[in-house]
Amino acid sequence: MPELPEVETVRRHLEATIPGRTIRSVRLSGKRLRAPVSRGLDRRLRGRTFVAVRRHGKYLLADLDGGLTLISHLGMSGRWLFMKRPPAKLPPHVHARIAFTQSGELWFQDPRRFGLLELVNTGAVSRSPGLSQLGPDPIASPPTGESLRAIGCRARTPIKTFLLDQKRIAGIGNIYASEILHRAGVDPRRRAMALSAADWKAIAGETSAVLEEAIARMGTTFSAYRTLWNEPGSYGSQLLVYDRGGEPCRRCGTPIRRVVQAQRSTFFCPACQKRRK
DNA sequence: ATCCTATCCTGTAGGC
DNA sequence: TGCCTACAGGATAGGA
Repeated sequence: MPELPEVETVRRHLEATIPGRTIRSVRLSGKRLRAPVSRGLDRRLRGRTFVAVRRHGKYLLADLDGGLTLISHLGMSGRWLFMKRPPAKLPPHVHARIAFTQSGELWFQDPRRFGLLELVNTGAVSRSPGLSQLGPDPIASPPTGESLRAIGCRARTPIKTFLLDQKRIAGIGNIYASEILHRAGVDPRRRAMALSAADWKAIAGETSAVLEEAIARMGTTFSAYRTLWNEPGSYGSQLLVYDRGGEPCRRCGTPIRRVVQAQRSTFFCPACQKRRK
C-alpha cells in the first residue's frame, strides 16, 4: 500500500503534530510485526520528546531527544493515526499506543503486520537493517537520466522490477512504477540494460513528476491507506493505468493490459508503451 | 553477483 | 447467507 507519496504525507502530518510532545506511556500489543518490535521500546521511549520527523524512501524516522530515533515502516497495511481524544473501545490491530503528557495519542495500526517498529540510536539509523541497503530517495535527490542509466545500464531485470528495487531507488512501489512507465512511454517488460538515454531521461522526469503530483494529493487510497488524520488520499482519480486492466487507455483508448512480473501486477498500454522507442 | 520464488499476515471481493 | 479461492499498496530469506 503505502509508497513514497503516502509515507511523505504521513511524515508531513507527523512533523506538524508530534515535535514538542513528550511521551507519557507506550503500550504495545506484544504481537510480532515484520520483525519483533525492539525490546524495551516502551520503557526506553517513556519521558522522551519528539524533535523532528524524517523520511528515506518508505521508512519514517522520528527523532527524539536523548539521541533516539523511532524507525517505522508501514508495510502493506500499516497506519500512523493521531487520536486527539482516544475512543474507549480500541479498534483491532493497534500494535502501539503512544500517549503524550500534553494530550492525544499516536497509534500504529497494522492488520497484516508487515510493518516495522524499531528504536535505535540516531547515529546508527543508516546502519539499521533495511535502511543500510537503501538507494537514494528520489525527492531528496531527484534522479536524472544519467544517474538512472548509471545504475541501470547493466541490469538484466525488466525496468518495472528495476523501479521496485529499493536498493536502486528508494520509495517507488507497485502503483507508481506502472504510472511512471506509462507516462514515460516505456514498455515495463523491457530489460533495463536495453533502454536508451532518451528512455532513462523520460523515466527520471516522470518519476519526479508523478511522485510530486501524488504528494500534492496526499497519495493514493484504495482501501486501507489513510493519512494521520484518517483521511484518504485523492491521487487514485489521476491513475492512468494502475488497476485499470481491460479499461480504455485515457490517452489512446487501447485496452490496458495486466501482466504479472516478479509476482506483482503490472498495468500498461500496449499502444502508448511500445517495445521499441 | 543477480534474479526469481515462496513466505510472512489479515481483509475483502468475486464466483458458486 | 455462507463457503471457497484469489488477490492486495512490501520486504526478504533461500535457491537456482
